[in-house]
Amino acid sequence: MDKEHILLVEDDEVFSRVMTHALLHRDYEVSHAANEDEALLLIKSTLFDYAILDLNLGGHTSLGLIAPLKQSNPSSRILILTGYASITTAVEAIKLGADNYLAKPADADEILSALIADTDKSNATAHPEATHLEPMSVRRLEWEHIQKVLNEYDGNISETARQLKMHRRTLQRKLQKRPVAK
Amino acid sequence: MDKEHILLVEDDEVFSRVMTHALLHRDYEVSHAANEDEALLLIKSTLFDYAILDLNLGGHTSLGLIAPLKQSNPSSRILILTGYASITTAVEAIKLGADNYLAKPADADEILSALIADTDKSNATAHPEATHLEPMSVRRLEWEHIQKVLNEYDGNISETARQLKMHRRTLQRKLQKRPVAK
DNA sequence: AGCGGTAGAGACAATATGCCGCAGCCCTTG
DNA sequence: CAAGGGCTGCGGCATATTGTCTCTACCGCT
Repeated sequence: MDKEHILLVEDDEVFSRVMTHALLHRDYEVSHAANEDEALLLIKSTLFDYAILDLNLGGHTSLGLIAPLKQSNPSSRILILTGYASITTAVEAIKLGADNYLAKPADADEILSALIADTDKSNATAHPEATHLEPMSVRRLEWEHIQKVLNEYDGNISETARQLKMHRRTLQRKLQKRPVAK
Repeated sequence: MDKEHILLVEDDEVFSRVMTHALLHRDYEVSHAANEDEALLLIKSTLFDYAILDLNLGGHTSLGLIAPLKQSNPSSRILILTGYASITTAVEAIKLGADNYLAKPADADEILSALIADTDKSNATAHPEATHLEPMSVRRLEWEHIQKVLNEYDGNISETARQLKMHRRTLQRKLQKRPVAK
């Protein structure tokens, strides 16, 4: 049978490259778009089984892509991914038809399982346990997130600490420690 | 015309009393239930226009009430209210058919407007609102992640602690605290 | 009844964090 | 040039959070 086709809409260079490789490696076919217009073109020409949308693309959100995707293929599954997660946007995304919503940082396995998993617990029958992966530890998650934000602010520790709402001294101390193994 | 009828499902004595009064004062008819069974009885005998459900009722969640409510009156609007808000539970609630999701503390006006608010999708497209661009604090991220994993393991605290590689006692203590505002 | 898993909570030591202050460095600006 | 103003690294100390261990209790199963 054909490979399943995933649409990845993400404006972060590094992340989209890594993610694309991870998906290809898992034997999916991947199309990538860096903005809404590119995405719309792809949606017109191709039928996608899945879509991974970064919520904020430069100026606006990717929520406008949900309708076209569902229209093109009503059985496609859509995952909204964002580094700026909030309950409000999550609620909005789901109402608009997204199938799941995930906060970054998340690794490829998490993303994939959020995309594919049947999150509807009401019919929680015998689940094929094959997809049971272990979640990131809180330490690891914290480390990843700190690195990401730090990078976003060009290594400025003071600014990063403010954004993270933690004390600069605390961030400084955390950074002196080693990255967490797992 | 008749007063609109609201079902309030809430196990906190004080809060439900205050809320009931606030709603009555705004000229709604209010029925109150402190647990799932009471609520189901009321749903069988009455048609509700609105429902305000506290997510955590003692041991269980109130999500099981969504289906009966919608069945009884498909055009009713359902608001999920919780003191332990997280993206995971919000996504789940909306998928199950809730119309909105709100974190406590919230005053009567907030609750009411979340309940009756017109979630018109047309304004979602033009919606600039992308100004909410600050990364999550590490605390908030941690809370969200914990909720997600906990949900994945059906609320099993011991197992979640193991997966998260944190001490069960620590997780236990974290869960007793309130989620971080932002 | 006994076993194994889970949950809640007390107690106390080991760590981590918040919050001070200080000094050194680069900028920009008057 | 001197005076801010922001950033960094770090010492010290009070307070908060964890890790650990221990007990009790509540299932569900055999």
